[in-house]
Amino acid sequence: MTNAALPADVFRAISDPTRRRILDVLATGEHAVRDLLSHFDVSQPAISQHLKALKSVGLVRERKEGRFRIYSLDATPLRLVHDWTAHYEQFWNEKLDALGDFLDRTGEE
Amino acid sequence: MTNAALPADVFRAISDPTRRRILDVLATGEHAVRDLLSHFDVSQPAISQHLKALKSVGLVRERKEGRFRIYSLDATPLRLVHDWTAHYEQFWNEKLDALGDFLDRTGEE
DNA sequence: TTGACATATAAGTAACTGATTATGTATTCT
DNA sequence: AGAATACATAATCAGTTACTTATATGTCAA
Repeated sequence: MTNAALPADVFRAISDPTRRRILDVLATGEHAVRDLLSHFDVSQPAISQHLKALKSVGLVRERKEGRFRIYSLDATPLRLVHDWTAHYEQFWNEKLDALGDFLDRTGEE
Repeated sequence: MTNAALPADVFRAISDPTRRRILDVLATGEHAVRDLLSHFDVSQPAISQHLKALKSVGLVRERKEGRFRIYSLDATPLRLVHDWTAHYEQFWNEKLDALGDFLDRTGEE
C-alpha cells in the first residue's frame, strides 16, 4: 500500500491553480475547511480533495478541533521548487545583463 | 484561435518530470532534438510534444539549422515560479528558527 | 436525543495527459 | 533523382485529474 507521495510530486501538487490559491490563503493563517471554502467557487468535496492532495506531499497539516478540521501551511516542501528554479536564476540574469549592456552601448539616459 | 498559453501555465509545464529534465539538459547548452533524445528513454514524438509544450509557455526557443531544429533554454518564465515560492521563504525560515530556538534552550553543543 | 453542522469518502464522468505507432514534410547525401 | 535523415503532426489509447452529486461519520446544540 505505497501511499507516501514522492518529494518531486510537489511540482504536481502546485501545478493546479486552485491548490496554489489554497496555499496562498493558508499563508495568511490556519483555516477550517468551511472558511477556505468561502474563498472558492467549487464544492466542499472539491476543496477536501485538494487538501488531501496537498497533505500527501506535506504542504499542509491537519488538526481536529471539535467538529472542525483546521488546516495550516507547511511550506517546507516548496523549498525543493525554490531551489530547482534557483539553478536557472543565472540564465534570466544573463538576459538582464545583455539588456543592460545594450542600454549602455546605446548610451541612453 | 486563442493559442497563447497563460503565464501561470508554467507551473503545469514544469509539473512533468521529463520536461524538467529537458530543461536541465538545455541548461548545459542548446541541443538538436535527436541529441536531446539520447538522454531519455521515450520516443522521438514524445520529446517533440514535450518541446512543443515548453515552447508554448516560452521556456524554450526553436531555431532551424538545415534539417535540424536547435532548441535552447529561455528560463525567464521560471522567474514566476521562483517569485511565487519566494513568498513562502519566510515560513520555512520560521521553522528553522524554531528549531534553532529549541536547540538553544536545550543547550546542546 | 434529535436535528443541524462540518467534513470526509464514494461513485460517476468529461476532459486532459503522456505515451505510442503511423505518416507527412523538409533537407541533405550519393 | 532517389534514399536516408531529422523532425513534426495525426491518430489512438490507457491512465489520471478535477469536478460533480450522493452518502457516511462524527460532533455540537436545542
